[in-house]
Amino acid sequence: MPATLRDVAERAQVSIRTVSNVVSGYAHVSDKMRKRVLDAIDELDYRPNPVARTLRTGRTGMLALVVPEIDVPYFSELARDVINAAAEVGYRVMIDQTGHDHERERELLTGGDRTMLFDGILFAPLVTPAGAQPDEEYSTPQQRTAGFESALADAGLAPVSIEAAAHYRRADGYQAARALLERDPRPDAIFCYSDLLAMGALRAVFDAGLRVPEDVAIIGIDDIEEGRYSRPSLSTVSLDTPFIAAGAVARIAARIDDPDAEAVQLVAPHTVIPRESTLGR
Amino acid sequence: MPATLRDVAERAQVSIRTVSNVVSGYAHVSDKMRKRVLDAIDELDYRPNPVARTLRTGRTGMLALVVPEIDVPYFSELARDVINAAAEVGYRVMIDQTGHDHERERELLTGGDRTMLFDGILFAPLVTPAGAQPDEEYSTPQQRTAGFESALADAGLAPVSIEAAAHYRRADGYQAARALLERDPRPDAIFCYSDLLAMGALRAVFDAGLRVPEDVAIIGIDDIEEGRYSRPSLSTVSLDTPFIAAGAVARIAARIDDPDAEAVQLVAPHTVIPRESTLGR
DNA sequence: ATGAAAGCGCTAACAC
DNA sequence: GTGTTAGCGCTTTCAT
Repeated sequence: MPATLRDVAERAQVSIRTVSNVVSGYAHVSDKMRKRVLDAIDELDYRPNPVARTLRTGRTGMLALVVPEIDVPYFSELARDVINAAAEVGYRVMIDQTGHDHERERELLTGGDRTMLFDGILFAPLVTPAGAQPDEEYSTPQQRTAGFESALADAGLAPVSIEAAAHYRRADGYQAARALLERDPRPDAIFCYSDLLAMGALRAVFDAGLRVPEDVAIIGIDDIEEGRYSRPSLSTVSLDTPFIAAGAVARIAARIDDPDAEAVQLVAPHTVIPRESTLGR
Repeated sequence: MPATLRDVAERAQVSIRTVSNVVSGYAHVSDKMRKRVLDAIDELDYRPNPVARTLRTGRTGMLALVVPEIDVPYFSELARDVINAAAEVGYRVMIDQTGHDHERERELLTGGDRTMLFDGILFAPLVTPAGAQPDEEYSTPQQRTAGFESALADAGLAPVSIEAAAHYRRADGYQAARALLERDPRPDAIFCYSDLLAMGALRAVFDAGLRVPEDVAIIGIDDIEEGRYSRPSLSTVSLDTPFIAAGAVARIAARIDDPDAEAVQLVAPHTVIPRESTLGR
């Protein structure tokens, strides 16, 4: 049986209120009282019950981070940064995996099962604008396609048709790249919407008996650690995930404190990082 | 303002008790009553407050999963499986990163800050027997060393001295492999205690101008997805993480329900998977 | 089968 | 500066 506030109060011969004040670092408490309380806390090994506190205050101190799959490197690296950023400002993070289930995402957003557990929900969708982002144009693949096409145009290159990957894992990149390599003419380069797809594409090119970058150059997006060690190392567009994580956490913390805080759109720093997979191109 | 049990009771013209019974799927409730309650719940969009429920029952329905770093593939793959296995039996999972901080691990184990939040804690230490496992012999590296040495002996090969990696990431494998390659005589093969170390070692061998497996063969442990796509693909010892996850969750669920349930030691299925990185050896 | 009421541990409004 | 107390939303014992 863990000690309660009441136990501490009795032991220290003070009121429950005073103990609460000390514990919460609140208000004005005389040094004498504070010491008495602190000693009692120590002796009883008292620890505040976060559940009771939550029931009272309405704050759980928890954020949910919604990702498709935690074992996709981009998301696990992001999760690492989010957990750290949240810890900095006193929040803990629970990870929700939606898999490929759009319905699950919408449900989480519209209240779902135990929303009350969280003070806020952080969404990191990849393929799913339908839930969080009613406006399709803001979806990740849409934006990347737009950027790709405008860059092609700027370079005076003909637009090419895109090969859609089924999902976003290595196997999907592998399949899509295979299809691409069978085209006539065969592409000189493959731009993948994520590094993980690129890792699959790399392997597909080798399995087809071709070389990267000599026969086919490859570039991805995300700058996951895996791409720095692959052979060839993967050229990519680096996204500043610590920035994204810290920014998202700061914003949601602000909106929790003030529900009327205005929405903000942030653009994360990003740079092209040329590596071996596009060398000489 | 979300609706409470009381709101539903009023609306349905029944007692709070009856509503609770219906919500918890409990006891005997007449069909007439049940329908009335269900309708009211629907109209008010009532959802049970998990925090209040927890305060009453002492159960949070949450498990903590403690890992060194979530963005290490073995741990993110394990986390995926643990989250799924836990969901199956009605638990949610919170991920705690300890980094390289042994103190943090011990603290979590001995009560730490908000232990009461969790019904149970799942520990997945890699380098840290000190916290969870007072008996050094059970630590992962110790066991792997023992297995390695006994296998060498069985094969009639001379024992070799080991190169300790600083931690467990690619960069650490890279460094350790570099040191190994400078030895005289140079090793014919490198056995890495994890696939991630092996990924770094692979790259180190290439950067030294050597070939895998022709000059140096490499094998890891874990069977992370990355190793199935690397070039060469990585030979490894596959661990059944879904088995581990399901087993751990089942055990902890059992001990939550019955604190006197005996401790159990499980050995997860594991198989050597030969791939390109040891081909012909 | 249903109702009334106590109380989980805490915070904060209200007294003094 | 400190004490008293109501009540957060729920489960559950005790009546009926």
